[in-house]
Amino acid sequence: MNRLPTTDSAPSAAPDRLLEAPLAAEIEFLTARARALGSAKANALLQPLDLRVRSYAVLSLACSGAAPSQRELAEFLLLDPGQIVALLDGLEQRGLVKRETDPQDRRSKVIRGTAKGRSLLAEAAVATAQAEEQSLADLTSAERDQLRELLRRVAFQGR
Amino acid sequence: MNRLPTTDSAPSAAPDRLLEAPLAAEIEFLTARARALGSAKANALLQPLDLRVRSYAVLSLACSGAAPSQRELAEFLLLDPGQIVALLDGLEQRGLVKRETDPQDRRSKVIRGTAKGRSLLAEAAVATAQAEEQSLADLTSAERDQLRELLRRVAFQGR
DNA sequence: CCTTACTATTGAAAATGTCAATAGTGTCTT
DNA sequence: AAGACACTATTGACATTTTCAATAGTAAGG
Repeated sequence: MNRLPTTDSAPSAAPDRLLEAPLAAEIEFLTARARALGSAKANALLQPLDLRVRSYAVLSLACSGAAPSQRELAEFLLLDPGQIVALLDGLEQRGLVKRETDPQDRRSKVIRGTAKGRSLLAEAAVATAQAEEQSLADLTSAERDQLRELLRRVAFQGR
Repeated sequence: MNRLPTTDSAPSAAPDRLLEAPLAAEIEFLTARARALGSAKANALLQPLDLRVRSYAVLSLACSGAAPSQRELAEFLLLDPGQIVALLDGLEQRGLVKRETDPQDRRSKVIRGTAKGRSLLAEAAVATAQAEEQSLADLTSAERDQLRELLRRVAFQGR
């Protein structure tokens, strides 16, 4: 397993060389990479439940008691309203959420999780917690809180 | 602008209600949202240069002096090798990078930025710095360093 | 009533992500 | 040296995600 270069000084340790590149110091890039790793892991753990991070997020909000409208879901998740329609079509067909026309504003529909939806969400929450645990394995509890707070201020700038 | 409810207690302040939902405390979700906002902003500022965050990242690594192979690019950016091919096809056609067969391993190709590529990268770096500045406007310099370091440890777990 | 704005919905197009197969090259074993 | 096996870039197919424009129904204001 000897990897020491015999002749010159250049380290051949392959991939870590790029960690010195300026890109590796850009928060935008690090965020994208962290997210790619995280959602890949979460998707893998959610697969047995036939959910993805997307549908999990919608289900979670639907079951939160906040009873959001579709427009609110779109805004909060930064998704196109049309994507919300598609996601809800899937969840509603499986009996996990229901759409109710808002009596206050008949244009709007209020989304609520069903009992079945809440039941599945409980399982899904375990899966995502596991995924988060794996993704953040190197961070202490205090560091996770720090990270959460910093990200919250970036993700919800102005609120 | 009076929004006070006349009859009951429920606050109608529309979108912030969802901030109380459990999902809003999940680091995975916050990361995804921060990244969506950030790359949207970056893409907008890169558009005049005919770049996107994707091609910018490749160009940046190509011009870093690290002379990465395509496999290394794929691994570092968490992209499929095929996506790297497509990105490089575009950049190479514009004369921004060049592929050189690695004499040490003729399977592999080493990617380097051209003078033109470095010149465009200089402009692009300004754009992305602006985007980052806007995205992180609420954070102090010390907080940005904290965030960068925490994200680095999540994004490069084990290194 | 009429204009204007908003909500959910649909459909199309672009970008991104995932996967399998292949030709050329390196490496290791025998 | 030959053959088996692994790795690199490339291609093509396909699913998912993203972005955008158009529409029907509803609300709100003059």
